[in-house]
Amino acid sequence: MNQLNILPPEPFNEETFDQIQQELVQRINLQNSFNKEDIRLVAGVDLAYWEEEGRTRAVCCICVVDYTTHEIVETKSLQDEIKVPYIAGYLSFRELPLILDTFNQLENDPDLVMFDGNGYLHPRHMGIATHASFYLNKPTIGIAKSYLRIQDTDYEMPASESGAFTDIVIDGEIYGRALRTQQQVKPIFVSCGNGIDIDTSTEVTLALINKESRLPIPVRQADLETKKHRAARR
DNA sequence: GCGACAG
DNA sequence: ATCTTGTCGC
Repeated sequence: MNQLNILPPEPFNEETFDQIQQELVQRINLQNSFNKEDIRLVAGVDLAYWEEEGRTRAVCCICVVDYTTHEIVETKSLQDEIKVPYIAGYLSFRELPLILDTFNQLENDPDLVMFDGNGYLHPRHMGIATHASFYLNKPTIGIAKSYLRIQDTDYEMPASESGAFTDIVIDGEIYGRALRTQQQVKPIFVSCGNGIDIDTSTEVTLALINKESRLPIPVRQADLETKKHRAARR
């Protein structure tokens, strides 16, 4: 039902996708729409896929974590068939319908949402974290495990200590950061989703890191949950 | 034809 | 994202 609001009429192609995003990109807010002291619950979102009877299915898991104690407050999962193909640069159209339906199942109201993928660090500043924010009406952060090269711009490797980062600057603008969350472990790519600035995005991400992973706890937890559900699917 | 390509 | 063997490390 949410898909009717997020997806353009078929057939799906880059032109119709672009038309929707060009409207939203003008509304991006790269400043905090909240007070840092008020952050209590942070949600992490991830999906896992598989093939079933020639169809692509996926499960979306959202984990809500207490920002200060890191306790897992809630986990919700929902699965469905995925009909939108993956097109690099248009990930949000493929994953948002299921994400929005899953989000509506939450009993808690997170203050912030973290995504597995980019936000502002995107050729059109419309990575999934940014795009999703307009439907969730929540500040969002993009967390990508690999680098999406934009305009032939490579990133500078940050120093090997945890907390070290390098800005990814294109045309004098900070698109995102390569952030080292664990010493001697490859960096992750953090960017603003919407309603948050890059320094706060970095700060929140680092505050949710533990020894178990280079990914912040909400996203890591959602990733684990998603694979658990796929293994037990049916 | 070849390389790129978040998830 | 998923597939997939071995291998190194706690």
